[in-house]
Amino acid sequence: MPVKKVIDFSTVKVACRQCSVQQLCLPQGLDAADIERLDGLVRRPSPLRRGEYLFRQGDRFRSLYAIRSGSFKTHHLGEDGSERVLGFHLPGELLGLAGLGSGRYRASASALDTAAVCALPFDRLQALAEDLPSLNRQLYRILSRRISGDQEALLLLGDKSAQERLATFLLNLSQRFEQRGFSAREFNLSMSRQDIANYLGLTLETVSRMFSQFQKDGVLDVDRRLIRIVNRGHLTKAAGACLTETSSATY
Amino acid sequence: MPVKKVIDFSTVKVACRQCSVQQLCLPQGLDAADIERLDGLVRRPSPLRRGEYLFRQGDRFRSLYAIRSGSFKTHHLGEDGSERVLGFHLPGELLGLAGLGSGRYRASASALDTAAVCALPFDRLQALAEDLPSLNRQLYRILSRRISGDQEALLLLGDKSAQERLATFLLNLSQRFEQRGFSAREFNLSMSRQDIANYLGLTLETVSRMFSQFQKDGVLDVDRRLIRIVNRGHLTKAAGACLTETSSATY
DNA sequence: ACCAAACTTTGATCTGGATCAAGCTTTCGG
DNA sequence: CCGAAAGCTTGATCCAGATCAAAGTTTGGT
Repeated sequence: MPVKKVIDFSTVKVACRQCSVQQLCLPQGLDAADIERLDGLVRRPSPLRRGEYLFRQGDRFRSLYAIRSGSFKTHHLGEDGSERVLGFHLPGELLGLAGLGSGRYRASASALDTAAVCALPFDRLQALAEDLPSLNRQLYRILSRRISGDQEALLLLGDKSAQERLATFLLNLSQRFEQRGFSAREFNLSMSRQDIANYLGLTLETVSRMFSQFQKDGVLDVDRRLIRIVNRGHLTKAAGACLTETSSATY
Repeated sequence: MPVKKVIDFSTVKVACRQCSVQQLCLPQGLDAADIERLDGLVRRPSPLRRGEYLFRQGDRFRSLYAIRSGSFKTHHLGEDGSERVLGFHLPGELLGLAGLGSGRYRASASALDTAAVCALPFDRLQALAEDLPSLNRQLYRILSRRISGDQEALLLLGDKSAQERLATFLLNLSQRFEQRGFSAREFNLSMSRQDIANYLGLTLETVSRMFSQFQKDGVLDVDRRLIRIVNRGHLTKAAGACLTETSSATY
């Protein structure tokens, strides 16, 4: 009798049907047979290290990328050299959606930590979607949800205070971590203060001060990039219409 | 011999194949036969007057709406009663895209002047798209372009000055008017100063001051809501990295 | 034509967050 | 294990745009 075959994790783990973020990703709502077909067009490039680019603004659009593990930021480079962070992206999310309409990626995507993705060549994905209504519908949903998400970001930048912005940002992250099976209460930020500030339309000094403030008020426990939400109620209140919350009641 | 039949404009004028914004709208890229099929599912409600709602935030999502004439704003109502304008929409644009992913409209859409739309019941549109790859691809493009558009709005709100925001806004409008066959140089704003301010994340006083400033500097000719771009070069410069443009050179 | 309501402009003052500045702490290459 | 660079915190000052205030102007209803 031959020895048991050793499981090749590098193959097994990556199949869509065994992927931990399947329920948040493209296969959501697809039946097993459809998932197999989707799996057939997925390329799985080697993982990226922190700071490496998945694609750059202006590159020819060829693929959508599904995040398998790790996290990314997307950022836009102005012609004057200024850089703006447009979003942070966690496993299960699709990158490159804005490129589809114009044929070129509209922003750059770079890894915030070691990260693995699935590449979905768009011409093949589109062809498959034309054959699989459920996949097609899922793509519509994903595109539409990204519009909603970006519009929420618009609300954030429109008229909220620095404190409201940071609180809203942290609650949003917390919720997304929870959806992915991590703690909603304690998590590690993969992005720098500078990145957060840039995303929120603030300076890094202001973000740093708001973290200190939340720490002092017993709302957060902040240790470097490790965040623990101590008082979620208060954080939620700080995210809403901040009614002149002087915040430090007792000395 | 019978008298010539009177042309019924209320029927003829609305067909997609004769619509003036066909090239900017859903039928773009479709052949004549496909356009006829699309036409078959379009409903054409009676025109809306200024201030009337096309749909309201929270309403059940059923249709996308293509703007035939007139203009709209989309706006989000916060639970605290605050209102934020998310965008302004011109003929040929599709409204309701963000509702598709969640089953409910995420914002309200109200007419800024007398406006006519085509209603596209989404279940029927989706079914047709599954049969017409070119329509399906056009829908992807439209969704993706909206993502790009919203991300540009994010850049605007992120770190630009009041002057840069207004200049960028006016140039964007100018370009969109031109695409629709109107003058890029002179146009009527259908929205109030308050709406513009809200959209740009400013106060109406600041917007009013910026208009006065541009007028004084000979960049714009502003008469109430009628805007004439006198010096497009200067306006473009004001929209970019505003290098401490003191703007009033001569007294 | 008239009045009220809605919208816009302009001025004076105030303030939240930017900017400038200086140290501190962690990380990492050699 | 050391030194330099990157990242973070905290303090002091400044300023663009918010807020408060007061007219002026247009629009729409009766």
